Amino acid sequence: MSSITDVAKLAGISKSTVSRVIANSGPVKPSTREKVLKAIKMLDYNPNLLASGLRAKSGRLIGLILPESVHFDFGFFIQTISDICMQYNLGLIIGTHHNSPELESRLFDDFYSRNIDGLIISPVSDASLLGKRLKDSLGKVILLDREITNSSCNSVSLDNYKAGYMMGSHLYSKGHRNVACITGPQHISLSRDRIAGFRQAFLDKGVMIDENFVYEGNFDVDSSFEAIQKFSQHPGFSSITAIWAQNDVMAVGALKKLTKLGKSVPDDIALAGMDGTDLSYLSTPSITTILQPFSQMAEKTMSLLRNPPADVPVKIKFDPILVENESTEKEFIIK
Amino acid sequence: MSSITDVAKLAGISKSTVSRVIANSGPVKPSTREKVLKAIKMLDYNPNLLASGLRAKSGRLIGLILPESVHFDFGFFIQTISDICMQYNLGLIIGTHHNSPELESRLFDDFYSRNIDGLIISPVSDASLLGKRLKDSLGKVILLDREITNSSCNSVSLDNYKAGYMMGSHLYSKGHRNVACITGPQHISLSRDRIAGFRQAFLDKGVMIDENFVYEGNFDVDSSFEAIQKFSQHPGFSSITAIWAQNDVMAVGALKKLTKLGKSVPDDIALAGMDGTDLSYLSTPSITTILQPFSQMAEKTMSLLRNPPADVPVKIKFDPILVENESTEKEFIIK
DNA sequence: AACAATAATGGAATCGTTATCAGATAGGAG
DNA sequence: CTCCTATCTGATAACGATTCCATTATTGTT
Repeated sequence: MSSITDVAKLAGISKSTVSRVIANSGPVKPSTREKVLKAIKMLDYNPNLLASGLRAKSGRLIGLILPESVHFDFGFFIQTISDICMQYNLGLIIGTHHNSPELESRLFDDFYSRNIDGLIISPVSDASLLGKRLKDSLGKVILLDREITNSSCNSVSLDNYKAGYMMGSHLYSKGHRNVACITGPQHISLSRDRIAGFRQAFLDKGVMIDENFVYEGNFDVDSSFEAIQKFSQHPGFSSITAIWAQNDVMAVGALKKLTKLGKSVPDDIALAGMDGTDLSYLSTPSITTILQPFSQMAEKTMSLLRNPPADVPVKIKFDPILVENESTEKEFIIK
Repeated sequence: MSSITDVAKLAGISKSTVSRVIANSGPVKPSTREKVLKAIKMLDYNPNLLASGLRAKSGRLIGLILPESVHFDFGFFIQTISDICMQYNLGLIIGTHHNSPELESRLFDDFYSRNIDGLIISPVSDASLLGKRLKDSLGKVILLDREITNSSCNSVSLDNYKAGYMMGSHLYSKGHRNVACITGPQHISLSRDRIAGFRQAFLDKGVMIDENFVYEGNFDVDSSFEAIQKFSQHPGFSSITAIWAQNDVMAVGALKKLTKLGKSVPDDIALAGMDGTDLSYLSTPSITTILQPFSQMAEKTMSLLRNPPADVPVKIKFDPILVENESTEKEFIIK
């Protein structure tokens, strides 16, 4: 590892001038610039980002805090954000909090002590301990995907209420009056918003959803197995004609379990998911889902970080897109 | 952002002593320790990692360079590595090179200029430009998942030849003599190793694989569609009784396409995938696959970084695990 | 009570970079 | 030939933490 001093010595010139050449700040005689560039090449010199970051109070670094990274949607966020960071010569430091407020706080502190230039965070839930710390660094923080109720942070997320409403309307229009739902964890506001919208869509048509058929899942396969298991043991199950799982993974899990129980999708029962992942169209039957524009959300997030809005907070909600597939294609007869 | 100087001033004491309290290096009178801790709490002080990293020539940072991050396997690596990093109070900086040697090099340089303590990389391919740079930092680098032919780096990967051989043997034992394969990109050695093992398994039984039925995919769904399309147009297709796709995503894609062509799995044709992802058991029929112990691989990688082996290079190969599912359960009659 | 040994603390240099300021060189005008 | 302005360059002081080294305070020993 050679330093700027090494370069200066080799070029027979001062550090200041070398720095000027690198940053293109201030005038440098062409001939000395040449010498410097040659020395840089010879020594395979790269400026130390810790030193410059310390001086400039900017680590040329974006922090990304997610619940986990194995989930498809988060992988997509990582991908898009990482690509944009690369484009702007920014590093990307990542941490996952597994819904633990303590881990979330540790990550936050660690990131800040690295002089990050921006923080993108999909927070734990309303139980997050970051409240006031987030407030102190408003321009630098964007909440992505998940919201914190009543927070004054900038945020980029899907209109989850609308997503629920769209799905409710869709199922209603297909003739379904007795529906079930496998939700995400209720401590996360997006899960609450989704089911609220779903309920409202039916309510607007005068239909009440039976709360016995609302199951709180955790976005993982196993919880969808449990949900179907529980539903199937309820006497009212035979009248249920549609199930909405709040992500595609749980929808596919539900499909598997329903098939095992001898229920055929979409003939006996309709099924829908959410996210618009490959899973939805790769499964047989293909599953009706709600597409989330993950890439656009990530792009918007980065653009907000790079051009901080004057009047915080900015709350951006993306529109969900309903994708109809085979799993809800059958029209149910309305008695 | 308060600095150690602020803490020192507030505590009415020198920076040196504050530093000693924080790092627990050297003796400090209990009463002064108290004062310091109180000041730290009052100021909400966090040591600046750029400053300490600059001094210590250690950024408390691990670099992770992957081809992409949306793929399931890479998501798993990120997750496990990130968790271990957290455990040891190390940051994790991530970049994806999209199989571009130039991006890969840029990431490498950027990471190094942040004084990373270790680098985990799944390199571009043999076309990687990192050759000598990797050699210069042997103890610090682990190749994960992908190898560079003839490199002298430590590496942790699956025994991909064995995986291919296992799958070949399995299909042979089920009576298959005319098989097809959808491979990964051939510039990546693991794809070559897999198909080589697969070929050899059949060869050892005196069966030659028809090269018309080896298709170079790219691990994405679309390429599996194309593969099946191409296979189906070949006159010999009707005699093919089994297809191995070198990952689960392509296997599920192949399943979808085969179903469309009126071929039933596993009755008309057997199908297998690789990776052991949720996809394999969630699809209908469930798909025979080869399990990769992603978490263990990631754990081993981190443990190698933390306890660098004396005699480099260390090449660790994990054993693949065959998981038999419905998609290959039918025994084909041997004429 | 005097001294040695140890505990506790502060000062200063260092890591590599950049920005400010002052000094040097060159070129042109008078 | 002098003076003045550009153009160019170098020394220095930060950024925040750590680690020697030196100094002072506190014990214990005889």
